[in-house]
Amino acid sequence: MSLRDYEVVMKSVADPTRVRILKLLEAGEMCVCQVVAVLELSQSTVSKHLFLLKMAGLVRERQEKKWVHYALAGSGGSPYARKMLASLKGWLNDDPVVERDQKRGSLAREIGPAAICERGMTIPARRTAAFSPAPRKVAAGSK
Amino acid sequence: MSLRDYEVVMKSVADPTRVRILKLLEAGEMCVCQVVAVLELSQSTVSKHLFLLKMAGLVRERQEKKWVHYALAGSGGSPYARKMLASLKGWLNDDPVVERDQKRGSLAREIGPAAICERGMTIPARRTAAFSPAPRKVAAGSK
DNA sequence: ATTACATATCGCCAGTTGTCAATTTGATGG
DNA sequence: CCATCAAATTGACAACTGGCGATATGTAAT
Repeated sequence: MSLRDYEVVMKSVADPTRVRILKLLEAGEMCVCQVVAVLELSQSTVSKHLFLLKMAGLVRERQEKKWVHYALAGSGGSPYARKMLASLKGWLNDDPVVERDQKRGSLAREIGPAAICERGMTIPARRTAAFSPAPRKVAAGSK
Repeated sequence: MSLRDYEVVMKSVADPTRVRILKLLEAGEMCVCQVVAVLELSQSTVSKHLFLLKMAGLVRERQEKKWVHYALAGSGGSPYARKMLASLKGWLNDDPVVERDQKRGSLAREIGPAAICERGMTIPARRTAAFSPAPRKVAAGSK
C-alpha cells in the first residue's frame, strides 16, 4: 500500500468522467454500451476509462454473451478503493450532471443492452409509451 | 457542493507531492522554507502546490514575522476536504517516502525557520551534535 | 468457416500539469 | 527611505491526460 497505489486510486476517482461512471454503477452493474449511451461519449473513451477503473481496483468486469458488464468492486480491492467507493456513495447525489446520468441510467437498464446496441448506443430522449423500438433497420413498412 | 468542488479537492490530494506536504503538516504547521528544505524541490514549485492546497480548502496560512506558516485546514473547508484529510491521517504512514519526509520534518521543526533560511532552505544531512549552525556568512569571528 | 457485432487497442491531437529559473511583491529592520 | 529577504508570481518547457476515429480482437450465431 505505497504512495503509488494510493496515487492510482485517487487519480482515478479525481476525473469527472470516471466519477460519473462510478455513480452510474452505484445502481447496479451495466454493460459498456449502456454506459456509452448514458454519457454520450465515444466507445473508445468509455472503454479506456473502464480499463483505468479496473486497474485501480474500483470496478470488476463480467462477460455475459456478447456483452461485458462492469460493476463496482466489492470487498476485493485496495483499502483506498473501498474507502473512496464508500465515500462516493454519500457524495454528489444532488449534482445536476450526476442526477441526469442516473435518470438516463435507469432508463438504460429498463431498455437493456440489446436494444441499446441496436439503436447505435443511444437512449430515446423522452420516455415514450414503450420507448420506440429503435430507429428501425428496414422500416416497419410504410406499405 | 458540485462535481466541480469535488474535482478540485480530489485532484489536489491525488498528486504525490501535495500528499507529501499534507502528511508533513499532520505533525503541525510549517513555514514554506521548511517545506522546501524537506522536500528538496524548488521554492516556486512548493509555493504553487501550497496555493492549490489552499484553494481546495485543505490548508490555511498564517503570517508571522517574515514567514508564512501553513497548517492543515480545521473544520472550515468543504466536506470533501475534511473527509480526505481525516482519511489521509490513517494512510501512507508506512510509505518510505512519507516516513523520510516526516523524519526530516521533525528535524526541520527543531531547527526552526530562521536557521533553515540561513542555510539556503536546506537541512543538515545527519543529525549532528547541535546541527552545524549553517555554512556561515562572515564567520562568527575566528578572532 | 464466415459473418456480425460488442469491446479493446492504437495513433493522433489539444489541453492540462508539474517543474524550474528568473523576477516581482511585500513585510522587517536598519 | 532603503536594503534585505521570504514568499508569490511569471514564463518556458517537457510530460501526461482525455478525447476521438480507425482498426484489431474475440465471441456468438449462421
